[in-house]
Amino acid sequence: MNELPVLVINGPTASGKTALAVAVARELATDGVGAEVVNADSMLVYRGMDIGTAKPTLAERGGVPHHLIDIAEVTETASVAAFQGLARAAIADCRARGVVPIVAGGSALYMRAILDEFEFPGTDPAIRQRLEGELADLGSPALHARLAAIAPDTAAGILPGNGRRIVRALEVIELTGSFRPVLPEGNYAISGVLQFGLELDRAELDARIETRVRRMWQQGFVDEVRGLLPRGLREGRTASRALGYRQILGFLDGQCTETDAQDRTAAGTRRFARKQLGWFRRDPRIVWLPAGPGAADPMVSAVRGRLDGTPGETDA
RNA sequence: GGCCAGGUAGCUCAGCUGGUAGCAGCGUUCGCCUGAAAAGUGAAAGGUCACCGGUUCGAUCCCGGUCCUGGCCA
Repeated sequence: MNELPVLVINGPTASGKTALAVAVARELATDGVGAEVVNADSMLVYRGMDIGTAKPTLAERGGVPHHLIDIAEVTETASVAAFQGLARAAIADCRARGVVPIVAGGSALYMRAILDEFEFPGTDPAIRQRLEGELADLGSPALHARLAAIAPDTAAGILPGNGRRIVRALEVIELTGSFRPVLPEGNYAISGVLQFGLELDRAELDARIETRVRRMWQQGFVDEVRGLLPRGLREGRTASRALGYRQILGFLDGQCTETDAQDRTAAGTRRFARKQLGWFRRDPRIVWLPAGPGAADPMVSAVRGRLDGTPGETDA
């Protein structure tokens, strides 16, 4: 059976995922194969966060439909679990319509949650809030000690300084009685996945990040952030922490100069790119291609191979 | 030209009038990660202490000289 494949593009920020996704979609269109992009980036979901997230403009999307962009207000807290459901639904919807979904984005955990067997226990805002209050009052070592008392094995896997994970563990235990957070081995939860990764030289990646950040400033990044203040950016739990936005908020609060904010944004983005690479590098299912327009060809032929029923060159 | 303050990790610096330096910040590298993930966290690697000579059992720290940097006075 020629099941529609799911094309996945991984890669660090500024590696050209977005442009590549559109290029591949348009190339497939010449075969009469429809393709649409499913975003897997945690920050592109926010309406109004355009410049700083390098969100593709309508022109850049080149007529290719994009899913899961601009679906939330900056005051809403992003969540992997919620995104997982939305993305899987979008993928299923594409395939149901005979369209190849191209999942592109740099949020590695989101990507894993979408593609792999990955189930999230529930959450309870009240419990969460209470535990976070205790974290603030007592400090993470105290909560870690409490966790160790009720669930030694779970506590052993979490460092005492990591308040976030400790709170979540306590929350889930309170909710369900136990919690064993272990990243999945890597079993696809959906069929037909073809994963690609864009690789490029570190120095070049850093240079791209540098120019990209500078361009964001030229395009009015600071004004974008100012404009989001009345919409509640500061109160947005996740949105206010986005790279660049957080630094600019600090500048607007007088904590640093605008130049500092820009430098810190670039530095933070570099660090982020390295974290992303760490995630991708550990996934052996990713087929690596040199970043650039040339990366489109192998991806397109892999899809053609699947559609023809002939073995694609990526089935390794 | 004179005076003063400096030259210690890739960068910014710390270093009790001598026993071959700091759990320092930033950066770099590597790792962890299940409802905030552009988040949160841990670890490691980096130094001929400007150069030459002297004093001393021993000098980053004391003395002399050289070079360089910043400031002040001419």
